[in-house]
Amino acid sequence: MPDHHPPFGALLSMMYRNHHIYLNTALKPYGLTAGQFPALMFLYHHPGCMQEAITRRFTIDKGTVARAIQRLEEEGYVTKEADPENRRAVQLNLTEKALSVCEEILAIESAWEERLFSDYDKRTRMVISEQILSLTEQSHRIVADAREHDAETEPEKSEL
Amino acid sequence: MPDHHPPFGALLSMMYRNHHIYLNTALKPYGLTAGQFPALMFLYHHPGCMQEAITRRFTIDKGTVARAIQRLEEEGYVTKEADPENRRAVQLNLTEKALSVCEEILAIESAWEERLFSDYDKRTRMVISEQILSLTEQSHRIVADAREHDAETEPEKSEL
DNA sequence: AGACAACTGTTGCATCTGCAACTTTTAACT
DNA sequence: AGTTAAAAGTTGCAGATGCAACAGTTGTCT
Repeated sequence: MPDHHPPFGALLSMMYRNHHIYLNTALKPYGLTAGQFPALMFLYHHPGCMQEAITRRFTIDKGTVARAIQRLEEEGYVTKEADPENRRAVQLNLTEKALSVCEEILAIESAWEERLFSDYDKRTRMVISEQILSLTEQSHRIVADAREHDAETEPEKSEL
Repeated sequence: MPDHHPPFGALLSMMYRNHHIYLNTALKPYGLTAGQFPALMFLYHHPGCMQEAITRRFTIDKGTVARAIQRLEEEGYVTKEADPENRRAVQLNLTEKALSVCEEILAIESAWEERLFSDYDKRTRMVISEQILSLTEQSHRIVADAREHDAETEPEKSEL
């Protein structure tokens, strides 16, 4: 059996998909999906923020965020209110319905981490988390560089 | 600033998405996408295999694999041939076109890993990879358990 | 042989995601 | 002020993914 591990990127995508599946099944009773989860969690800790904050925090495309918020609003978990200071922006807030279940939903994510790291002691857990954080930041840089490089390579506004 | 790191699951999804973006931009010149990448790599190392092998290896849904292979076939990277031994199965093989670019494409993924881990020495790299592998396996178990639990909870074939 | 289960793929449907184009509003600069 | 650039969101489009239902093939068991 020659071919060892899958490469890092493959492991990453497997774990990501597993997490996704886990969240979807655990959130189904709430009428929520994995895509709405990060926004919900962020709003719990940052009430009144705008969508752009979520975009920035999770480096998710703003279009994706817009639609996640739409769904959350439709489901009655979030309210959108025009920001009087900045009429481009929207102030997002959780509804009572959301607040009443947020703790349970946080527990879902905690349970995931708890079980994922159950083989490791607290110290190792910290080390791994730090490394993953640092790798994630590095992955941001790689993408940013690639975009810059792209911009350099084809600066022509041609193709009309 | 109270809120520390994003949770592990969030980091995971960020890194996953960054990898995805990286692959998509790097593969665009070949007319390939990130979704086709794992299948292509697997076929390079396992010519003649069937789709189920890819499904098993990456724990990807078989429908997803079917469509990735379809696209690869349409683009002329893969041939499908009925397996005479097992008429349910298909033997997948790379075309000349695929073989002529596979090394370059492998290099794309290597470059990603190289840059991602550029801050770490070889030993640390190994340790991290091992840990990620082990966490990935654990994530499989969690999902498997959740599914079993689901099956227990609602065994009734009701709802007609 | 005949019935039933398991295996291999395919397809419809829904969601997640990114990209690009567009609108509206605000900021900046001459 | 007037033009231009940037910010915040929305939407169309395409691809990735999972799930469930389905079809055809093979295996098993009586």
